[in-house]
Amino acid sequence: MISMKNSIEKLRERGIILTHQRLAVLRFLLEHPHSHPTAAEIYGHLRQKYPTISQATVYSTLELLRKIGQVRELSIRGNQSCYDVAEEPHYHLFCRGCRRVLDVEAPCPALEREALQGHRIDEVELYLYGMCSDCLKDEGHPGPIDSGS
Amino acid sequence: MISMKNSIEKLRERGIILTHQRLAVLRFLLEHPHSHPTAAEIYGHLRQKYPTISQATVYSTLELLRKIGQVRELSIRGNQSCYDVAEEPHYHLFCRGCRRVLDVEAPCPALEREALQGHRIDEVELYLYGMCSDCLKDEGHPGPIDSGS
DNA sequence: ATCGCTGCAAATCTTTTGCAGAATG
DNA sequence: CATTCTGCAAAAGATTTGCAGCGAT
Repeated sequence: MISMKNSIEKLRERGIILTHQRLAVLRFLLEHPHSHPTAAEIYGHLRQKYPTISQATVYSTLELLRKIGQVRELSIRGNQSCYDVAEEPHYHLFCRGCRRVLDVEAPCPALEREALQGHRIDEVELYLYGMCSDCLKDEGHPGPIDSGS
Repeated sequence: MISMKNSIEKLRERGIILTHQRLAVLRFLLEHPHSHPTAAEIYGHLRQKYPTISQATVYSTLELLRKIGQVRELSIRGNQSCYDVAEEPHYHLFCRGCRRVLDVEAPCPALEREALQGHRIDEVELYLYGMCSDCLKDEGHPGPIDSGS
């Protein structure tokens, strides 16, 4: 379990200056561990408390946190990245009904291997697409959204 | 193994008009099965034979082929989609050395499950990041490119 | 006080859109 | 011949950049 304290520690170790903006982004992600916000959503929320923060700062902070491994960037939505604090390994499901990104538990320990067919594997991203249990209950009803394929 | 004939058949079944442009995109993907080209690369190549083709047409054709399951869209490069004919299931490795996308064999049959923790799984995308066997040989040499994380 | 960070707005890059004309079945 | 598709250019949307001023250590 990653805490604010832990994260700050890690930033310090790397000699990264602790600014209000960086701490705010980090705190937001830690306080909303399952929301998988996009950069725009993070910016939108933080702007309420920090009216002068810019989206460029949000983007660069997310990139910084990603580089030091505190944050994971998910391309599961295709056109827009969303973010996750990098807790224990877990994978993600994009529900085509409610368009949320949900956490699911690692279904395949074999993915933890470090080599595969002579290649070195540093990182694994697994994206699942389907319908979450909540939306399955409502199937046939008003309107799960079409999403191609 | 998908052939041009097969693919054309599938387009016909769906009542899709066979245009030169669509056939050209399809043929290009079938003739370069491991190149994982981006839309821009496909456009660039096709423009040589079909100087009037537009990128909008390439994009819409790829989207069309994706919808009917003839083509797979990969978000493994993050900022740019690349494409693959949808042969038997296999997964992809992005090599941070040579920046190519390579095919790897499915490392985990468990991913083929259709349900997981109450959610319905329709599609699985697995992206691996690391260093391909070719680049591993050259490690320590001139310059594998940094790519964060 | 120094050096790196932030904010702003504009740039960039990929992908999408609207519409007139062309090609398909 | 009716529809659907294509090409063009411009729009849209996400992310990045350049630079002047601010702020952390």
